[in-house]
Amino acid sequence: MAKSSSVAESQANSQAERPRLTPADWELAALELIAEKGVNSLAVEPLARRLGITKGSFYWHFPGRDQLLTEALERWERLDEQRLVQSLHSDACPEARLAEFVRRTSRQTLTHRIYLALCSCPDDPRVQPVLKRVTTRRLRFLTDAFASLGLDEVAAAARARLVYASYVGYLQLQIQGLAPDRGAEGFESYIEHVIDTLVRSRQQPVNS
Amino acid sequence: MAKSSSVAESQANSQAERPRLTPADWELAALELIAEKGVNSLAVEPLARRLGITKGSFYWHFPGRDQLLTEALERWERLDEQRLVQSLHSDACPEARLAEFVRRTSRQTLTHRIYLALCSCPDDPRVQPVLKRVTTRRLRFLTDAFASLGLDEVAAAARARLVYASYVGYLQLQIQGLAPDRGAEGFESYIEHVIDTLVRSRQQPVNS
DNA sequence: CTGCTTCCATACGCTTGAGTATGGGGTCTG
DNA sequence: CAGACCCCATACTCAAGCGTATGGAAGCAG
Repeated sequence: MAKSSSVAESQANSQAERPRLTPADWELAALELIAEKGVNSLAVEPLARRLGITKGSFYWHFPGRDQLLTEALERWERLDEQRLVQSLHSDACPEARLAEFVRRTSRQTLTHRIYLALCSCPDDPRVQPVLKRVTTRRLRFLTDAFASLGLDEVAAAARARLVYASYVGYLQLQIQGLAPDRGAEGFESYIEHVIDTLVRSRQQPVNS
Repeated sequence: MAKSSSVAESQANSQAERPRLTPADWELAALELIAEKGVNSLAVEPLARRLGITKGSFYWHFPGRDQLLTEALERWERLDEQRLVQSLHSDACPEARLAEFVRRTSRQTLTHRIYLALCSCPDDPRVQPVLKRVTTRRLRFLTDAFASLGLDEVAAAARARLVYASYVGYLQLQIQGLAPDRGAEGFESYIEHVIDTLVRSRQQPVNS
């Protein structure tokens, strides 16, 4: 019974063995719950049940639900920014970076579902600034990439907005089951169609 | 005090003069509330307060909250289908129909906000079938239009999905305040950019 | 005027979740 | 080993919303 395993650090337990949780555990579990049920469904007691614990633990780590939401969103924003920076340094060619951005749509499922959940309540005072910062950062990344391809500033901004809007809308269609998932039949051809239409055809005749 | 105005029909009162409500009044008010606060915020008591009445009235007209949501969504679906049929017969030229579809993005604000609210909870068993029917209907409309422009079936379906995804994503960006509203500076140029990119450039070279 | 139907008000019980208070079992330190 | 500290359980209060039960006012029929 007496597990005398000397556990010096208390940060390595995920959520299965020891019911000793850190604030990071609560934040990550909160993000998972947000991805599944939405921001409005982030409640303390259901989250505690999910972790196999009671809310007495929660109110020791956090002053309240608002603080949990705030710090979980900050954590998610940092992760998203790191991924974006990695994308910036991944491929030298801007066209390859854009194509990779499009292809990434169906990967990083958790991040995408969290982003959609945040889009669902843009009026929340804790969600709105994070959402705006993340979206602005991603739009700037796309705008810079298109500008590197030779488009002027206005056209690059418009094309970036168009690509990003198609990305967000594709996530919605995917959740509704009306767009093919990654690995499904027809997914690759659609991705190629998007890249052909939005990335490769960078100089279309505007004048009729 | 005694308003002896002989009101024979009880269907014409909106929600201001007489506190005598019909099921249609409840459904329309529910749709407005959904557009503002989302589906999850559709509660009986707040809606009754909004109408200046108590929930004793509601439970006379409806058996419960679920029935109100179901009938309100059916009503919205009928409205959306009527608008789509009107679009089908508006312009003879498919290209003009597509351009008009894109331009319509910033009009019909209530319908758009309701659609976004439904997208926010696609797991709800009462929302999911309505959402899927409406999206499928709109996608078929777009696919047929692109097929009329000469694209083969696969390309038309992919282009329709791309246009529709960009439409949904644009709504999201608009709510976040990161896309210009109708009438704002930069809106028209963006719309023209979208039409040029997605509608007019209908034959791009697929083979590299 | 009487009685019936329609529509709404009021009052109640039930459930869920927020936040607080307090105790108790481990774990580390002296 | 004794005390302090960290982490969690339990037991409350409070508020909001669902659904129900019942009464009451207004309108219409006879």
